[in-house]
Amino acid sequence: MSFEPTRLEIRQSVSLFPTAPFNFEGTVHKPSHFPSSDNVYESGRYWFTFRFEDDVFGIKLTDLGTIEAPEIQLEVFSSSEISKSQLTKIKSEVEYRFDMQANLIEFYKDYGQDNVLKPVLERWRGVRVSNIYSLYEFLIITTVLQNATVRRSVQMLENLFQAYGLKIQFDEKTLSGFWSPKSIHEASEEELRALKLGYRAKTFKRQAEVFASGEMDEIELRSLPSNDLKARLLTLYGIGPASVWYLLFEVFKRYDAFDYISPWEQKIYSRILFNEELVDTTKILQEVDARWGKWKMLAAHYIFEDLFWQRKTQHIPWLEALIRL
DNA sequence: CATCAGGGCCCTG
DNA sequence: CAGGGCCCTGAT
Repeated sequence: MSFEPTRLEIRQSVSLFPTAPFNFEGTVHKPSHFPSSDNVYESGRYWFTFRFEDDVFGIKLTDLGTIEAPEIQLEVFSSSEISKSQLTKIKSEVEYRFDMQANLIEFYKDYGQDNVLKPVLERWRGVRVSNIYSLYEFLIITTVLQNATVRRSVQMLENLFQAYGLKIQFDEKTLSGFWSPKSIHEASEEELRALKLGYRAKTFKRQAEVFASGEMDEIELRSLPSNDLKARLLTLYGIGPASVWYLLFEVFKRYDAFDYISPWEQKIYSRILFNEELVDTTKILQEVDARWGKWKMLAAHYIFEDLFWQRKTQHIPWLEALIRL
C-alpha cells in the first residue's frame, strides 16, 4: 500500500515500426473496455503503467505515422537507469501486447466484401488486438467482470489498486500500477473481502498463488497450440468458458477464439448478424464460423469495437438497454 | 422494505 | 450434466 506516488523521472525513447496498415487510435483505445486508472488515452498519445520482470515502468506511446506508414514513439519512464538489453526486452513486449507485427492483409483481402464487415473494415483498417496487461493482470480484469455490472467491476478493480497497487507519476500523469501477485497471495481472505470483492476474494488468492509460485509461465504458454493453451488456462481457478476466450484472444492473439457467447453478447450478435432480438447461440456460432472461419473472433472484435465507437456519438437505444452501468 | 439479476464459475448429487 | 450458491449493488 502506497499513498505517496512513485515518480519515474528517467526517460528513454525508441521508435517502433508496426507492420502496415496500422491504426493507432483503434488499437490503443478500445471503447468497449471499461475505464481503469492504469491507462489514459488522449488524441494520438497513450500512457499506461507496465509491470515487467519485477520492475515498474511508465509507458507513453505517441503516434508519429499514418495508417499506411506507421511509426510510433515509445517512451519508457523508470526510477533508475535501464540497460540497453532491458529496453530491447520492453520494446518487444510492448510490440507483442499491441500485436504490432501482425499480418492482417489476407483478412482484409478476404473480407473486404463481406456485407457485415465491409463498412467496419473501411472505418477501422489497421486496428490490432491489443491489451496492456500481463496474463496475471488480465485474470484480474476477467474476474472482476464476472457476474457484475460495469460500475461494480470498476469499483472492485479500483479498490484493489488502492489497497495493493501503486500510484505512479510520469510525464505529468498519475496512474495506478499493478501489484505483484505475491502481495495478494500473502493477504488474508478477510482483508480482500473488505474491498467488496465478495466470493471473488478466494479466486484472487488462488490466482495469485499460481503466479507467485511461477508455475504458469506466460512466455512459454505463447508458443502452445490453441487447444493445449485453452486447456492450461481452464485449470486456473475462476476461469471458465466465458473468460477463457477473452484470454485466448486478447492476451494470446488467437484470432479464432470464438466458441462461446454470453447472454448479453448473444443479444448484440443477434442484432448485427440477423437483425433480430434473440437468435439461438448455436446458430450464431455456426454463422460466424461459416462467414469468417479462422478470423472469426477478430472479425467479431472489429464489429464490437465499431459499435461502441458509434455509441460515443450516436444514441443506440437497443445497445444502451444491454449495457448495465 | 424485499427481491432479483448482473460481461460466471465451482461444486455437488 | 443440471442447478444451487456465492458477494455486492442498484433497479424495481
